[in-house]
Amino acid sequence: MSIERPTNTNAQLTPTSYLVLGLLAREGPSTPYDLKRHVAATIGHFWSFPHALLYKEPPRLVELGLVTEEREQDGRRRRLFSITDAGRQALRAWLGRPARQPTELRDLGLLQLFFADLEPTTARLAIAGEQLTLHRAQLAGYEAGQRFEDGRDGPGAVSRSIEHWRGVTLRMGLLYERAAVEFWAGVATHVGIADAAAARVRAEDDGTRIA
Amino acid sequence: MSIERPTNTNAQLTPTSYLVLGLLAREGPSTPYDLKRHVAATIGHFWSFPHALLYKEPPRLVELGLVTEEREQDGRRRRLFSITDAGRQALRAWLGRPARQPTELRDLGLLQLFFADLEPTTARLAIAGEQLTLHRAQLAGYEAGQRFEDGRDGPGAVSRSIEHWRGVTLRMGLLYERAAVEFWAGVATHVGIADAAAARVRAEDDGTRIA
DNA sequence: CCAGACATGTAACAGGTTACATGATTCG
DNA sequence: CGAATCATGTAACCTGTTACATGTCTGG
Repeated sequence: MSIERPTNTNAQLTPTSYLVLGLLAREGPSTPYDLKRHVAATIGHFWSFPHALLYKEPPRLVELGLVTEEREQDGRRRRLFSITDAGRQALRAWLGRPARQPTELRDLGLLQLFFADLEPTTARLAIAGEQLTLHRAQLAGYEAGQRFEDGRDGPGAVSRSIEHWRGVTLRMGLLYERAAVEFWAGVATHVGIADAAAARVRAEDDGTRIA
Repeated sequence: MSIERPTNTNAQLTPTSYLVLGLLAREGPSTPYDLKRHVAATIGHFWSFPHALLYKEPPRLVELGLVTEEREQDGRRRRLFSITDAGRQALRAWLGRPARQPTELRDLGLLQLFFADLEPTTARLAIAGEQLTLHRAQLAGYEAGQRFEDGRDGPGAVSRSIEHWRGVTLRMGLLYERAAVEFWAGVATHVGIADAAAARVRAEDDGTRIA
């Protein structure tokens, strides 16, 4: 309608935006630090959102009118953000459009493995070993969380919705880490086998050729 | 030693850098399009590298002295990039330092699920259904690839190293997609069950309360 | 020979990352 | 009471994304 385009209305909402909107919608007015804590307890386990982001995103949303800011008056002067009706609307609209993008699985270990066949066996074993250790530790963490969840009764100090998050996090985390452990264990043994086979060949050939 | 710092020597190498270095190391001199093709066939399945990146990264590496550029003389004037010794060295150094960062698993569907409990059951079912469809399709793709790999003899048109990539891609892809399908199937049935239970409660209570 | 797909590239913008900095609490 | 950790924030830089643009081949 109007000739002058409203300054920021055309900006796209990123996953980060929806994360913040969603948290504000369910946890109520929050400081960036609150957001950080909630993220760390749940989705932060497999999708990292550095804290600086969670301090920067809310002001962006304020400009779009999806969030309001309020500053404490006393010493701390912390910023407290709340979702607006427009924000709720944007969130619901997004939830009504199931995402189609495939999962991004960004794994440096995998990238290293891709190129590791240029390297000596020891390097490949080191990579696989490191990844195995990492993923086993993660898996153990999720399993501990699982046991903790199982062995307890009523809701604790956290809100019901956060419990839901935790449940989702645990299940997905468990399944993924199991897959990862299986994968890397396979890699390790394959490399090991190849190594043993190569050693055998070297021994048999007695230096005739380099396998 | 010298007082003036060499312009770019301090720049960090990103995963993208190592991807390019690795590809140039094993596939030899390549055009950005070659890189794009290789990526699409392998790691691109779960870590997207938009083609613009693969056109932009090599020149960056040229400035660092890790890569050299050569332009075709005839009509096309394509840019052909090759890795230098310094580049190879950087790559090997990186491969010698197994990565410790945990996997980033960025999944919009998961993010939506996290907030979907604010929404009516239908919305949650829609999300779970969409994700199930998506992941089943991916899984089918990997399984087809697997069958293809199994049922054939010698090396085809692609290089041996690319076959190695394909193998890694297939195995990790299969394992991850299986986990994802299991996860989303679970979500769908849980939501379905909750839905059925809620319906039952509503029927029994006969409108006394809204469950 | 036209249309569509494949191939090749560039530029602007903005979101995300890294680094810096410092005020409050808690614990020993 | 000092040290370590928690909490809070800002700013610059730069990568990655998005959008635009056009050239070249292939098949019908």
